[in-house]
Amino acid sequence: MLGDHLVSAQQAAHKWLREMILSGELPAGQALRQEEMARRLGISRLPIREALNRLATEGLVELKPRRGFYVASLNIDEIEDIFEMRAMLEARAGHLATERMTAADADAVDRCVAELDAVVAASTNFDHYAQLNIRFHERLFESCARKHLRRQIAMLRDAVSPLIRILASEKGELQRAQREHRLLAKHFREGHSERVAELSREHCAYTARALIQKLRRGGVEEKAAAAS
Amino acid sequence: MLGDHLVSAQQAAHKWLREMILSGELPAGQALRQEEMARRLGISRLPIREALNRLATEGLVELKPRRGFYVASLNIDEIEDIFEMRAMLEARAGHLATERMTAADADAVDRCVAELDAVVAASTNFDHYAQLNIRFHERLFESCARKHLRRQIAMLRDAVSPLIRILASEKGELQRAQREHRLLAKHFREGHSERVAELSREHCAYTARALIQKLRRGGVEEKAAAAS
DNA sequence: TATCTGGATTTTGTATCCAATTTAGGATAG
DNA sequence: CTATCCTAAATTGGATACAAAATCCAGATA
Repeated sequence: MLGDHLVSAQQAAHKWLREMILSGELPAGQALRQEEMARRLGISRLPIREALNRLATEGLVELKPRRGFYVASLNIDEIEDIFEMRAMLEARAGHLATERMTAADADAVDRCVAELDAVVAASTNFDHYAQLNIRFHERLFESCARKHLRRQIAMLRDAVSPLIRILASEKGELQRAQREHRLLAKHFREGHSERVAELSREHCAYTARALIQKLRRGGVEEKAAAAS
Repeated sequence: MLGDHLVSAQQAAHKWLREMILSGELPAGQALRQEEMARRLGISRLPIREALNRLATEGLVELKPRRGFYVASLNIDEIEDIFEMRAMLEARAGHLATERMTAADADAVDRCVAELDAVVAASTNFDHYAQLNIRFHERLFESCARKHLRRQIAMLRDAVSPLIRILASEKGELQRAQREHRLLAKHFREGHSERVAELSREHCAYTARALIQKLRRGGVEEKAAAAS
């Protein structure tokens, strides 16, 4: 039915839908017809519904009672709202992670930066960059040892994830981000927790500013390809 | 079947389970049997399952695959984790709310404080106090006009809500909290946004400290009454 | 021609039923 | 008497079936 060997249908549905939304393949506002998705995944509507319910509390889709589920769409105020939370939480996670990090953690973070360097230089597809970018930040925060803090950060990141793609065309943005990643890794290794916190905060703030600027300029042009 | 006139069975199940967990009637670690809950609410297992899935992403229950759902339990590190996030987010919400508040908002907040005063003085049941306490904070943050920030705060509050009951017996804690509420309302009215932010942060921090202290002292004695 | 209305169709929400997996208890052997 | 294995009950996960609500479209009417 899907690559769901041994995992539950609900997990498969959740993963599939989440990726379709995060990648922007399902555009904001898109209606999510249960029957159609069930057919496409070769499962019944039930696991689809359960996955949709989970995605609704995660903020990726919205439920209009008796109307169905729709891909969540954010206005500019909501984007600022979410990025500001990310800035606060990631600053704290960066601070704690730096205080508690070991040499192995610093090595792992450096490896992530190196991988990102390669991708940015090669200028391959954005999906790969986005994936490594997430891995870098998750690895950076891993040593903070705060399960719930990391979970909240991940949820907030997911909520704005489809939008990040808008910055993909801006070559300068990627290079700016990469400079900040290198700086973060450096101060992380050296244990400058305050500096890592501040850089994490600024990293979010810059991204938010660039994103909102581009959105205001270009209006609503993020019409990605429809479901299929 | 329940007081679910006109609302969906799933919503009713979610509300019922949520309240059972938040009030501590269902103790941490309690297994949640779908069949039994369905019988008790007079509905089928399906809306129960969907409600449980939502509660799982909200962090109130945990899902062990093929084993069922269990009321989430938090260790002391996780409690600190969550209260620290609350402190950050509520400080920010308090700051923004104070900047944007109107006279009507200040009046509403004052009314909440008055209601709380009455309950603390009368020393009626804790449930009523807890309910008004939540209303006070939600009203205080309402004018911040940040949908997602308020939603995150609410989710984090819910996650630690069953524990707050532990402090109910401490008469001093309630009075201390009430002093802070009055101070918050005063500075809110006067537009001292920095002071409101700081007080919100401290309000969380004090509560967390008192809670953890009591937990460390008393060990694990929060065995509330079982399901029924 | 535009608008309102009424039924047909689609889609959601729920109930019942079935399969697969886990857990518990008992019987048997060491 | 204890440990292990096997069977049976309980419980979850999923599929199909059905009812209620919402949408859509055609036709009638002003």
